[in-house]
Amino acid sequence: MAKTTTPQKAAAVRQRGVTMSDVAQHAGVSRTAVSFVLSNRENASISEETRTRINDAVQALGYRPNAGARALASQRSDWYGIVTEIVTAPFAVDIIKGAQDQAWLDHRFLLIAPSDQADAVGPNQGLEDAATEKLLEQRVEGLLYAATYHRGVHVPESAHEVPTVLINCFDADGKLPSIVPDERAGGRVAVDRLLRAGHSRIGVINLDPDIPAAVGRLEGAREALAGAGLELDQELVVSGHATADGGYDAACEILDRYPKDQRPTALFCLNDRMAMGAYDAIKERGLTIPGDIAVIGFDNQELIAAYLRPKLTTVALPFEKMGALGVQTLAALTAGQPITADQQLVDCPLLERSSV
Amino acid sequence: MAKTTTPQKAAAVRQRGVTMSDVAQHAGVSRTAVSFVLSNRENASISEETRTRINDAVQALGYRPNAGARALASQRSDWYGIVTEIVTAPFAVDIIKGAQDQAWLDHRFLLIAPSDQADAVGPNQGLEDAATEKLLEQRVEGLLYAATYHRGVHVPESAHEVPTVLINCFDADGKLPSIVPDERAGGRVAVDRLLRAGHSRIGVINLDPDIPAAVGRLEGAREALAGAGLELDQELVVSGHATADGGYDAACEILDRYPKDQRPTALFCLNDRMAMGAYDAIKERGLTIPGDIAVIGFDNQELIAAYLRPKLTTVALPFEKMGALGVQTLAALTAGQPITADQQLVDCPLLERSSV
DNA sequence: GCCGGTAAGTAACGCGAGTTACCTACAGCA
DNA sequence: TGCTGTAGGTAACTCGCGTTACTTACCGGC
Repeated sequence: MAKTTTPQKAAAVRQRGVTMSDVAQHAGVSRTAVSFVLSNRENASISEETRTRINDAVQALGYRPNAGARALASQRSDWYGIVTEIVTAPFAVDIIKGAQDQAWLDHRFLLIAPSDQADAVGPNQGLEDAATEKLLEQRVEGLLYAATYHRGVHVPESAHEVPTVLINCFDADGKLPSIVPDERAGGRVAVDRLLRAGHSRIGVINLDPDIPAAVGRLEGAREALAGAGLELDQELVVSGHATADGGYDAACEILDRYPKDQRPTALFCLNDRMAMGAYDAIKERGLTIPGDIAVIGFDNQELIAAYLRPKLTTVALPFEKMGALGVQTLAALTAGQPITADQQLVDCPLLERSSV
Repeated sequence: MAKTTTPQKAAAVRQRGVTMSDVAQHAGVSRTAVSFVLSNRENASISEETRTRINDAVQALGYRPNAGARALASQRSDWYGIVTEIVTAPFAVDIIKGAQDQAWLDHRFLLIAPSDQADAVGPNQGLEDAATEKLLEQRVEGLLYAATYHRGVHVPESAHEVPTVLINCFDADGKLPSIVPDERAGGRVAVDRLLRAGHSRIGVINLDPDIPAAVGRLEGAREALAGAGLELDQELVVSGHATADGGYDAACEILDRYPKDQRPTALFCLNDRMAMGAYDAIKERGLTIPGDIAVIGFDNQELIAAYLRPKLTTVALPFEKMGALGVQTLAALTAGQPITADQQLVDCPLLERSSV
């Protein structure tokens, strides 16, 4: 650390731009030799002595490779691009984290480009196109598209020029590979947990019934109940707006509808925000969680789930893992693996806290 | 849109890499002419006719400039780099959004590099150094450092090679310009709001008293009280862990300590998570918000503030604005403005909701 | 004493653009 | 007729680096 601040380096730094030629000159060798040493070429014959001389020169001058020039010469570019609305609506930020960490491990750089529109379907794809175009100008080797919530999307035409993977969304045209949460298994896990706790009369606070998350999770719930010889009582499924208020309203409806002995003893809330509202409805009625009513959520929105009192047991959306998997898939594709449109499902793990 | 999918383009797309030379050939001119037209050179004399011929060729071939080559030749790079722990701990994600939007407006690309350590002070700066180094390899024209919470940091040596601006943190060595929230004004605004609502006995749920946020906000509270001829009663200031549980404990302490008629009628919670806990404490005691006790928070963590019931009135940290301002400041610096170490304070606006 | 082989290294070309210096044709003018 | 100026362009160099083809020196074997 201290050594790197030698006078030579400081001087070099000041002049902005030490090149390989400078290093070569300093070491008294050709630029080619420097290139060979720095790229660790295997079948290059460079004596151990000149090798160290070159490395010393690199240190002394504070040489830093020029990524752009390297990309230009080698026709390859260490870069992946990700276009996403997540930065705008940071619900699924962990996708970016997972992708970036994985990219970092692979010595690749993730260029993050914003796509401002929540609804990518429709003609108004200006920004998304622009972002994709920008990334292609940087000559990214592959593209990722990430959405804040699980849905079908249309990607710009030009995305087909390089390997492309969709994360937390899928290609509405059915041509590109995608990584999505296994909503169905998640729903099963949630209801299984409630069943294991001895509940058999379970209320469900549903999302907009048409979105993939709702369809999958509910289907999973049905399967879990069937596994226990039970059936999903449609009367106990109440849809609401995907907010705390929506959850509150739905919970009130379920809780007030039945006499005490027929009231469900557990609520499966299809997202944590609705669970947050359900908490209020339950507490308002003088009921305790999980004593009188158990609650299980979905999504694992840390800020909510970990801070509610009691802390919310929930099923986590595997954002980080999906991000990492996206990059891995992309790496396989850029390495030459044929592009297929298959969808990888990622498990949604149960997070036990205190509400069941 | 439809027109861009002409057969020519499709063919060109397939072969991956239309260059200026291709365009020149297609238009029957020299590559230089193409370059002149594309860069809109003012004192280049190109007839209107060839100009359109060239533009047509660009369209027909689907030419896309190579950003790397351009950067190499022009010795300038449209890129800024931001190194941040925000991706890891997405509290202040809006900083990235603000910075990215602003960069986009300026036709610049923001390279986001992760810095994994929450505590940048200390010797263990491996990742941060690596991130900075990576960004400099990309030949970014300027660097931004963004922290999740307001504090002093040490940036790597090499950051001094290009213009650098700190966002939501400041240079512990006092050499770099920074953009931070005006905590003091924020504290003043919060307490002013309570005073305006008629409260004079105000409890304060404090953070770790040593961090800049706590110091500033508390100082602001003091000033607001002084403005009303009141003094801050140190007894009413209780510090706690910066979580919902911490807020709960602190609120309990304040609420239970006094007989009903001496109890504070309002709580100023120095962050929203603690306010969330305070809500529970208040409700548990059968008190209403804001009827019996008004609550005001700080930070405006949407997920909490907007979903608590009643919705939390709070003072917002201007993350997005700080991000944008950071990029603007950087633009000024790279344009040649001299680098000074001054700190720009950004206002923290009051967000009225329903808890006061 | 000559040949072949390897170790150690270098010259030179190309990647895709920006940029400078130059060149040509023609018009206008004395 | 000859000179100059300008509009309209082009050849050639450069950026920093990867890569291929080639050179040189030396060693061992027959």
